[in-house]
Amino acid sequence: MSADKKQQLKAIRGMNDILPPDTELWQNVETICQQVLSGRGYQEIRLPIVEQTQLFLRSIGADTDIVSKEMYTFDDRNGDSLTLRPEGTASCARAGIEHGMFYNQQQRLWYCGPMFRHERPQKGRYRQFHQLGAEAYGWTTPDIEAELIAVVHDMFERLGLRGTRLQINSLGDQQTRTQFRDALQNYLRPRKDKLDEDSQRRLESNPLRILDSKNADTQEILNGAPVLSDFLSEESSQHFALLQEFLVQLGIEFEINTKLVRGLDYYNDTVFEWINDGFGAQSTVCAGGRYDSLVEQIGGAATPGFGFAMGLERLVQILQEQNAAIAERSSKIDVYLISTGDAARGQALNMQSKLAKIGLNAVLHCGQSSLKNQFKRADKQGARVALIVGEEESAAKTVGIKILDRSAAPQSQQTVKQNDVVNAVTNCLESL
RNA sequence: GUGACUGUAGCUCAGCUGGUAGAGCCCCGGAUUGUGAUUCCGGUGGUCGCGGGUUCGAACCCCGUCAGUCACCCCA
Repeated sequence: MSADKKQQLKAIRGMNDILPPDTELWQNVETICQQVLSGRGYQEIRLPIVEQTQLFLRSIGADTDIVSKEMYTFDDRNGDSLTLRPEGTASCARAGIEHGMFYNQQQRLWYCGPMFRHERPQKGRYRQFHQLGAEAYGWTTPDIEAELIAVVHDMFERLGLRGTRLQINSLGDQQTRTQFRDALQNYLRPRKDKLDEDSQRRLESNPLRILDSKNADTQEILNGAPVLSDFLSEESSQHFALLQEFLVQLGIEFEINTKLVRGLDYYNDTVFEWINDGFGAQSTVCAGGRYDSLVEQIGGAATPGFGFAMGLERLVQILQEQNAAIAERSSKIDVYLISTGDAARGQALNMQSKLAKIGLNAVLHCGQSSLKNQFKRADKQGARVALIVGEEESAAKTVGIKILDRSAAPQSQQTVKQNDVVNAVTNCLESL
């Protein structure tokens, strides 16, 4: 024993364990989302968590905060610069290029998994967090955009999520953004000293992001600023109008937020965001948009793309706060097996196998415990039926079946042969 | 990266102006020598986040550090 106290090993800051019973909710959420996606022809793609740093530098944009100060970047043993992925779209596009998936083809893909960003943790924002995203490659038309927005809409509906608003905007094409950027800078430069500190800094580096500043004074100044929609080309305007028409036909409500921009450089034309008010500062649950230049930017043939990413921690937390039906514990133990002595325990193990095989949730009491204690555990865990193999039953190859439901009659224990346990238990559960 | 608040048993928390720790829940045992809710009795469990300092004496005061929460920033 060393005199030094052993330091307690703890999880890395901002990287959380997800424990039962929460894992059950996570599974339910993921299952529902995946069903919605495959119902519309989207296929899963599984991507590595580590990529060459270069991929993110070229895709997300070197000037963005994500790249400049939030990435987990390190050299591996070969001296290559690697990065824990901060988002999924770049990897997805990379994989598509690498495997020729965009060559004369269109793709509907989805992915799900952990992402990493070195930010200060707070509600709805962690250093390891999970995103479920979908990407559609090879379509330039707004029909695919409406389809993907409908996918998210369906997910929220089936999850029982309440209070989400959809905001949409069009950033226009590259030329539009350049023109608008100039106009915005020309408007803001004379008013620079009235802007908040962060916005002053971004005036030259990333002026579009000033638009969604939370500073009240800055927003005041922006009221008189040029509006992006006035700069849209005829083509972009028509594209955006058609998307709106589709959404109306789908019965999906939306608001146009002309100040909605994205933090990643690769977006153009349509962008959208689902917001859940009342969840605090990190209210965006899902966001996405069109990125027609990304694939080319990272070395593929020009391929249009449209996609979204959903923050699962945020989604799960909101569902819990809203007491959504899906957040209620649903897993229920059907049978709890109680036994005394090794011979009886062996027989109980056998019966457990049989019951599990037909799809029942059968839990075996392991370890030395009094019968009383075993019953207590059965009750505490909400088991519907207890199976009892004591010494008498063990010798006679029988088993006691007792309904634990409190509304059941007190004298509800019966004894059957162990060989008939499956039928007896099935009948018993059906009668409840 | 910045700020505010917080950090006592597995969980939720109490602990008066400094006098070396307490409740409820949980868990275990008993009242009921083969039977679960309830009730009653008993028990396990903490170097008070960590490290320094002040003091005869620190959970309490001071400094540092780490972590959590929320907000800014950023973003899903």
